[in-house]
Amino acid sequence: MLSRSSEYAVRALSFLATRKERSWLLSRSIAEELGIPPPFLAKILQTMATVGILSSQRGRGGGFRLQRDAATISLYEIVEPFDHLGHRTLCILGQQLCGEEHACPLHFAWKASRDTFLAALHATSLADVARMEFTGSFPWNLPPADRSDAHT
Amino acid sequence: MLSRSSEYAVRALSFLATRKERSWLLSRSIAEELGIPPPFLAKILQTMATVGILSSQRGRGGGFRLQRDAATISLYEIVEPFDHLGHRTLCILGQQLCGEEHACPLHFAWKASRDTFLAALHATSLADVARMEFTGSFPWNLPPADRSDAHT
DNA sequence: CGATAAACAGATATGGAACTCGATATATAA
DNA sequence: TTATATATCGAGTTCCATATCTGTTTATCG
Repeated sequence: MLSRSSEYAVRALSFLATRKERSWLLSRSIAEELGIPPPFLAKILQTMATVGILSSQRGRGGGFRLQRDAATISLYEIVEPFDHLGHRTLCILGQQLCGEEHACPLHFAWKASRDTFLAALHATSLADVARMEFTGSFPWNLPPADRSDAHT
Repeated sequence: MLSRSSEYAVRALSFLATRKERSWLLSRSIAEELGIPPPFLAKILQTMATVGILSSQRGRGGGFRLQRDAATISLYEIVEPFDHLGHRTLCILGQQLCGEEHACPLHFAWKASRDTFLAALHATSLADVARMEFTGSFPWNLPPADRSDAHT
């Protein structure tokens, strides 16, 4: 559902968000800290910079830092440049004529599934992810408790 | 979410289900009818045969046909040999310690999304998909009507 | 000014899924 | 029994996301 790039982006930005100081962090050091291939992360952070989520500073003493407060950055915003979840409306069965009118048997279930996930991406901020490292659970995110056995 | 193989499998089996007669259908003719790469579909049908969904017959006049009634075959059963949706419980953010105890911020939303989709795969039979080609919508599958604007 | 440290940019390799090909086995038909 | 039509099997090829490499710019420091 999410590409490797998105996964790395969320983890790296989360790491940046835990560093309260407004200092520049090196791409390489973040990569080594989190076990992400350094050159690959460099590209990802670059993308985040062009999109306006990160600021970057070249030269000695430079690096990356968040451009805005972590609470104002949604996961959807981070993920969108890599996977384009918002624009994909293709039928999961590959049917040509699949839409609200002529729907395939999985259309609405698939749409509901996607919407659930996309809504969560919108509702979750980078600050939420960063906070996770300390608490581990969230009031708005407790298990529904009746879905656990839906398909096992 | 679903691999190309699964998509082709569902379409091909659906096609087989619409042919009421218990005659053998050629892999190649199905592929050409549905616009699927013929050798690739051959492999897929083969897998469906070893799993017990299709019967196969070699030699002149041979081909493939459904081994059971289409109403008794769930989409989950078709898809499982290709993508192994039932066994994947990995964290979508790649966190090591992500489970019911120490959950990442997306854990339960992701689980709910997956469960919605998996439940639909279980609940939908091949006969439902085949019937789609004529009707186009299903009573149990109507749009929730309030989810449509969840994230747009 | 030169040396160094960093982001930046583009080309190149890798791995796995998607797809193809050629040879073989097995059935029917004449 | 021979020819032909079909599934079956294993190896090869292509393609794309992932990952790496090489060099270029831009800033700071001595």
